[in-house]
Amino acid sequence: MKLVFAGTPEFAVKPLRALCDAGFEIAAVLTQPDRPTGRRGTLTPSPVKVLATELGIPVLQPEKLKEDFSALQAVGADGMVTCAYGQLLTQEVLDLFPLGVWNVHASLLPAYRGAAPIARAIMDGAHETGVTIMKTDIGMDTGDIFLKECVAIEEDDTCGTLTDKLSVLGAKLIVEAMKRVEAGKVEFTKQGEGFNCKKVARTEVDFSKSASEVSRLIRGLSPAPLAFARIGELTLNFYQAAVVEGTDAPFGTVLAATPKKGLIVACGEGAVRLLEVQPAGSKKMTDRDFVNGRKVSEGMRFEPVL
RNA sequence: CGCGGGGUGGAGCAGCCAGGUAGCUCGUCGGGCUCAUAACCCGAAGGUCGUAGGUUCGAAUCCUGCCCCCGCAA
Repeated sequence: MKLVFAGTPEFAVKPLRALCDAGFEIAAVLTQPDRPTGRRGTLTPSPVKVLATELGIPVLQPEKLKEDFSALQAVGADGMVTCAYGQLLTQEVLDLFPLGVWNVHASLLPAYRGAAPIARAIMDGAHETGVTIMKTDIGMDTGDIFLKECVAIEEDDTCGTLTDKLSVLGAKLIVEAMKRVEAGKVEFTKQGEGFNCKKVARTEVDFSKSASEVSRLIRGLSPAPLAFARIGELTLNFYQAAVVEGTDAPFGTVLAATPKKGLIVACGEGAVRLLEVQPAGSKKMTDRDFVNGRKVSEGMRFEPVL
């Protein structure tokens, strides 16, 4: 069975590697074009392209697949696996593969269809999420479900850590799925009513919300695009936070800022300890280290921009 | 030429503007106190101040070049 793998971000790397390790023939990899990134705008290949190159697999990077799929067609593959590729497929493209197109999605479909399922699940306070393997159709993650498995969301999970876990699970499931496809043993379940989730963006923390919401926002947006807040002249990005016991101090107030206790801030309900922060211009550091530099002290307040 | 911050013992910072013995907090190690401790007290180790030049009697500090790290924006 000759396959094409379509994927772009880090999440798709392990599934691609797993398929190769399992002995599937990956005839080509389809991924988004290199994008300018960083301060110098250097053209950077996607994580999937990096791995494909390392494995010596030919890479296709059409700007618009629906207008430019001749190269994909020329590969003459039997099936395709998609995993956070980043472009919607048209019926013409789906029809290129006699054994179908299979998608690895990082949620328990039909929940969290679309752009940022992992971040959204954390931000919503879900207790579990998972990976679904489905037959790709024209809609946005609406195809028939083939395999599905859960993963618990822990109190200290960030989008980064959870992506790692789901990526491992996705790798396992897609290998199992493709083996069954090869053997012709496939059974589907129709998706029920579901919902889409939107892309996430860099967001300023609103400390008037509950500590739980603040913590979830921070963890859901970490390690990118990050939640941030301002105190005095400083802008801080947050990478990790935990709910701790609060006081009746107004939200945004720094309740503690010592190397022993860390950086604790009052929320509308409860308080959060901001475990990992990054002041603008500096590297990421623990709250203990940050607080040790004495740029914030107890009683100061995080103020929203007016 | 997109805007901006920064490189000082292992870590986070101060010192620089107004050159003159390298400072603070944390950590580490040793000792003390304590039933005990991540608490407290005492002490110690640890730094060619990113790098190459220049100015000077003297440079972390002033001038110039270079390297590296990072935030925003794209």
